[in-house]
Amino acid sequence: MSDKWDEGLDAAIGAPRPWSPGQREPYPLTVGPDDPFNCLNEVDLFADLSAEEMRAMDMMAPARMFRRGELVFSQSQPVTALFILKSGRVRIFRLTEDGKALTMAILEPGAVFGEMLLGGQRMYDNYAEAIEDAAICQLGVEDVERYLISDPRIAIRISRLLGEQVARMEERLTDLALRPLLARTASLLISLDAAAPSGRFGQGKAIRLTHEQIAGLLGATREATSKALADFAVKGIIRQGRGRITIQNAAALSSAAVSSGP
Amino acid sequence: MSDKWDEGLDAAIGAPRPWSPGQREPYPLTVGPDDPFNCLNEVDLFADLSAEEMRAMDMMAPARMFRRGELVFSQSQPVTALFILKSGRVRIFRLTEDGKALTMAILEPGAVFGEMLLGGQRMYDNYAEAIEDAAICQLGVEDVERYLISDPRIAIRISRLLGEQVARMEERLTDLALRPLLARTASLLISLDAAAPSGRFGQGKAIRLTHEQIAGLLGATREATSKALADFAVKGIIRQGRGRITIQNAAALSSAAVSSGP
DNA sequence: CCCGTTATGTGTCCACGTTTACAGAGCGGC
DNA sequence: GCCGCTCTGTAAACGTGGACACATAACGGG
Repeated sequence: MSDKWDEGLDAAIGAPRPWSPGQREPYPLTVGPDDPFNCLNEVDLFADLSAEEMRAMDMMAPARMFRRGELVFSQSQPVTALFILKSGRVRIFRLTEDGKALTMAILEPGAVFGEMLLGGQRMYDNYAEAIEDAAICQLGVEDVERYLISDPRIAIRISRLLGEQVARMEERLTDLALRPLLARTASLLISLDAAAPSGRFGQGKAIRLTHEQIAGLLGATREATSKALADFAVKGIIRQGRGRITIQNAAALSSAAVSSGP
Repeated sequence: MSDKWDEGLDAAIGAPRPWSPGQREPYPLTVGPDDPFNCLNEVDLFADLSAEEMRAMDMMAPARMFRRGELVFSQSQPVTALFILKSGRVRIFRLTEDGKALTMAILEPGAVFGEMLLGGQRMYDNYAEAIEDAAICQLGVEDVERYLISDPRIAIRISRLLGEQVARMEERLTDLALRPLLARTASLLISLDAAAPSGRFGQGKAIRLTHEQIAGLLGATREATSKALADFAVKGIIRQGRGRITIQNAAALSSAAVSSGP
């Protein structure tokens, strides 16, 4: 089993992981005190299900804790399941042969990921890493086939989700191809801000990502990203703190997202 | 209705269209002599349907001819339908404000495109242009909702198609972000070759695209693409003719697709 | 409070690819 | 067979962003 994928993995989780911040020291793992039977409540994929049905599905989805930095899946642990992120955040990314990485998405609680392709397809070359301690429910692929795909209500929602994902990726692709880093950074900040969970007390909304993580999403280096962000910061458009960014002037950001500069 | 989108459109179809080869002189349009009731035969989306059902669907999908260079849809002619490409080829692309374009896909006969998002979503910012004279069937969005989404057999196929598309786009995204042009070109040629229709008499398989069209797919300039292709040509890996490329040494191409060069 | 670890700020070089500007080559129409 | 248009080849100057190399600053645990 020590095949080519393991090489990639070894490189990926080796000491000087170039694609990710290093791991912290391990500390005891505890499954949270939360009710194990509420994985699906916040997941809009299952919004059409009755309370009864949801309980039944929940039964099949055991939760597991992942430590910060831990891989949820990879090539050596192939994805034969669908995951539901209960708490914490997960980063989906891909690697090239030479160890460089691009982040596909950073998932917030309630997200569903893994074997999205439904019916035979694989999520090739994708890795998932917990960037915070995370609780994740896991649904076996057989259950998925039996209960999700066959259910038209859920099938429709899956189509919709995938369709939205395609649209988002098309957007990202053109941005990456044709827009300068500054504009891309501005756009990304806007959508990250929209996706960010609002602060507990009304006004505390912030993007909780490091420059390195943002760079991973942009397909750029950490240095270039830092420079772009510093640029916005000195203009008062954003405000930076270690690992958190708050937007001060959304209008200026939007205009920075389009202006390519003559 | 002469809003901002029309500006983009005007720029897009103006005389010096930077994103596309110019149009040829118009010539008389004739709907082909083909049977109007065979749009769906080759479309695997409908593979599960009985002959009876397929005939019924066909009734709802009138065919139309598009001339080379003609736009199948755009912002000023919003997509409220699903299209089925019967003959000819279509290029799906996006524009940025400043008129630069990226090609999302070049579709061969049998492809389905348009309102893929099913249920409210729009195919934002996407344009479709016939790059050859094309016959295209068109299904109204109401029919799509009524007959396609509600049919579980088709819904599943849609999910699968979308899933595959997501996987392809993820691949493309990482390639664009992290791989040099030469490697990307090699990869693209390989997949184009796989997708290309084999010649009528066994051995005539060729990629029938101009450098400009390939550049559009790569997210690169025509010049840089030409250079990369010339590079492969002098090494005997490919063979070029005006608007057609044939692969001579597939193995060498594959290795060029991975070698990033130390 | 101190110290290791992790995140951020610069700064320099240079390669890849864009931009711009032309020149030749194949094909099609007249 | 000639002419025009579309494709392709080439080459210079430029610039964004990548690679590398440190310096500094904020955490956070002991």
